[in-house]
Amino acid sequence: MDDPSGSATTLAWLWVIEYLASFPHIEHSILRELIEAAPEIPDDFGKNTREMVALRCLEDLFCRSDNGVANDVTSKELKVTFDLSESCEDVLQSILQETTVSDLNRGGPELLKWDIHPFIMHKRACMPKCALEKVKDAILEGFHPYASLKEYSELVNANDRGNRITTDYGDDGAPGKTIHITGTRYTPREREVVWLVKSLAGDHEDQGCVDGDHLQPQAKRFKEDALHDNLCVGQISTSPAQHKDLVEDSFEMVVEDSENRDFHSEKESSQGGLEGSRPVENDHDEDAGIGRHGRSLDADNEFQHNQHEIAHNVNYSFVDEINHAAPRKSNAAPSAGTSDKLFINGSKDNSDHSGRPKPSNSVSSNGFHRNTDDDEREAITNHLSEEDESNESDEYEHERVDVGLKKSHFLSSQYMSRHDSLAEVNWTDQNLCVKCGKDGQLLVCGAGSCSLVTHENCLVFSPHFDERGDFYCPFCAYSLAISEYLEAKKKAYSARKELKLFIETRQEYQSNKHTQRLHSKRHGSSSQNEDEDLLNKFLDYENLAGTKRIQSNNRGQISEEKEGEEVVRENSSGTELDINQHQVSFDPNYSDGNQLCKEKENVSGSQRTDGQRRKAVCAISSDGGDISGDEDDKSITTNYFIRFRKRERQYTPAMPQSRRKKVPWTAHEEEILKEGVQKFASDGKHPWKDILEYGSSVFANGRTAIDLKDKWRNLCKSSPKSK
DNA sequence: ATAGGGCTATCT
DNA sequence: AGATAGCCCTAT
Repeated sequence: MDDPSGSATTLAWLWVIEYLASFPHIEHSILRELIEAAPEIPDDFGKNTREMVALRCLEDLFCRSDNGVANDVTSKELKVTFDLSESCEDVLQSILQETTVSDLNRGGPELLKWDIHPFIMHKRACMPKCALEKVKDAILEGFHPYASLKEYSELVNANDRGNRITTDYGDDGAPGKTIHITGTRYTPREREVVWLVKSLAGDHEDQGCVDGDHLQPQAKRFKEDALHDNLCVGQISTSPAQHKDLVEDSFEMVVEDSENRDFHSEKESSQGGLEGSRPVENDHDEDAGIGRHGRSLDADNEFQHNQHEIAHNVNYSFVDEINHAAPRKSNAAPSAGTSDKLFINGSKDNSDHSGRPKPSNSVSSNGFHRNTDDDEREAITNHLSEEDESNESDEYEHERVDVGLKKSHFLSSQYMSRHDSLAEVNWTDQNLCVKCGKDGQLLVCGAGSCSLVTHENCLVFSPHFDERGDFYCPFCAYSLAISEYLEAKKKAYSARKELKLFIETRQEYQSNKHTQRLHSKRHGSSSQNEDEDLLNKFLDYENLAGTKRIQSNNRGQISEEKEGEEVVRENSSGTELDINQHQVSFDPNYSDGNQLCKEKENVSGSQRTDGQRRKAVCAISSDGGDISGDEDDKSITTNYFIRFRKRERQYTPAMPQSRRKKVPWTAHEEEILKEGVQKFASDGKHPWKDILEYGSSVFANGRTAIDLKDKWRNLCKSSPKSK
């Protein structure tokens, strides 16, 4: 698909802003953020939107329940009234010119002189239906080309809820009627709106506008915007011709049939969208009439343009839907027929699946909630070194949006490419494959709100089914995969932070202890350093694990513990790293306890054998007492340990090595060693490698030729005669 | 690969 | 603190 025109993009913003402004309970801050986030909007755009926003400004200024102004109609004779035929923009402008900002913000007495309330009531009652609502109506009506969007906009079951809310707070403005943006009193449809807005507005927290006073700074801000030629009320015009917003009207043409049916009282409105008039005087390029009945084939170009535009501007519904494309396992009661591949017949009398339950909120991981969670976590762990997780997540968030866009583009292009008559084609309703447009045995996407229908054969790859056997269309499957990926990533990230916190906390706890120890011990390894090193090693391990874990093993050694196998890996620089080393090192039964408290702790026998930790060595020691003494071959320990060698500690002191765990020699090993020496040694030379091979069945795993040599040396020390 | 010195954890 | 076993390092 080609790029959406700039006007289409702008139009999307205008629609959203207008739509949200029509809800009294949508907080002003949301609108403001939205307006700020919106692209530059030409002055001749968005007349209806500006009108709606201006009305909201007026309502916020004068209908607030907490300033008492709204209900104060007692001194009407002293007040300035307004001509009901004036636009909200004009009125707002007039008020702003005569009232100080501070007074407005305070809801002060200056406001009392305006008898704006009847005007607001009138405007609210006469405000034309928003463009978005018209889209919705058109879709719901089903006679419009855009009716094919019905499935994807989740409007099927929402037609009695999405209608614009007329103001009902003029008389009491009871706070209880306010639905807070972060509250729980949303209908699913409203949640969509909230999500939409939050997405568009970047989910910023609005400073200073979250509680009871929020309207005042907002009103101030907005008013200032208005005074500075902002898109909202910047362009005041009273000419009837200018009342027709060119772009918006282009849509009005599109949905005029819908309006004619739905708009009863609105038609009497003398300003705003002029729904009742035929939009023939537009001079924009979107202005061709596309009425359901009146559309001619030669208007097809215009139709397609609008179709395209609609597709773009309803994309966010798709995106939302895509974001909800998740298994219904979480909340949906298994309904009959959903437990397996859902095939539908091509017969047109069986198209009721369009109204099948579409569980909403089946996914908790939309951007809105995730961001909140992340923020909280950030607040808790902001002292940790930051990991740039958000970037990648954002990338996939965007990717998810892209999925929605791609899907909508795909659908609209499919529609257009096959649209050869006036008949409204809705593949879902008519059980036609979205790919080939034919009927037959079709797969219906089982994602929450998606009803994409296609042949199995029309899928390039084999269809994707979830564990319940529900089919997932490629769009939803991809979106679902992204969701799962983000969830897993979030989980890993969280766990990592917790681990880091855990380690750092422990470090603090023991730092004092080890400060003492540092002074009493000779120079050299510091346990605190060891802890840091362990942490570093762990983090390095994560890096290794995240990229490439397989490394060359220069020594070809493989150690094996009785409990399981542990493989020694050595990287190209000669550094041996045992992946499992890290895990063990962070086991409190291992290094933690022993290493940090060993000075006065009694190490039990089992600890000695099983729990002997491998110490990270800084190895600057110069105090090397020589070794001499007797042999002690009585050890029967058969536990073997892993290697952790690092030969470049001189260069990277932050990552010192660990020593292997001591593996006492068994009597049997010694015997074999002696045998091997007798067998292979000649003229003072000891082919330890051969001896190792000779006794490989007996020698402990991990034993090296050097170990044999060392052991033999010890044996010779203890009984020189045997040499 | 081997030899030998050195280091360190652990035991006494 | 000394002794010791096992591991490490380096020179050859």
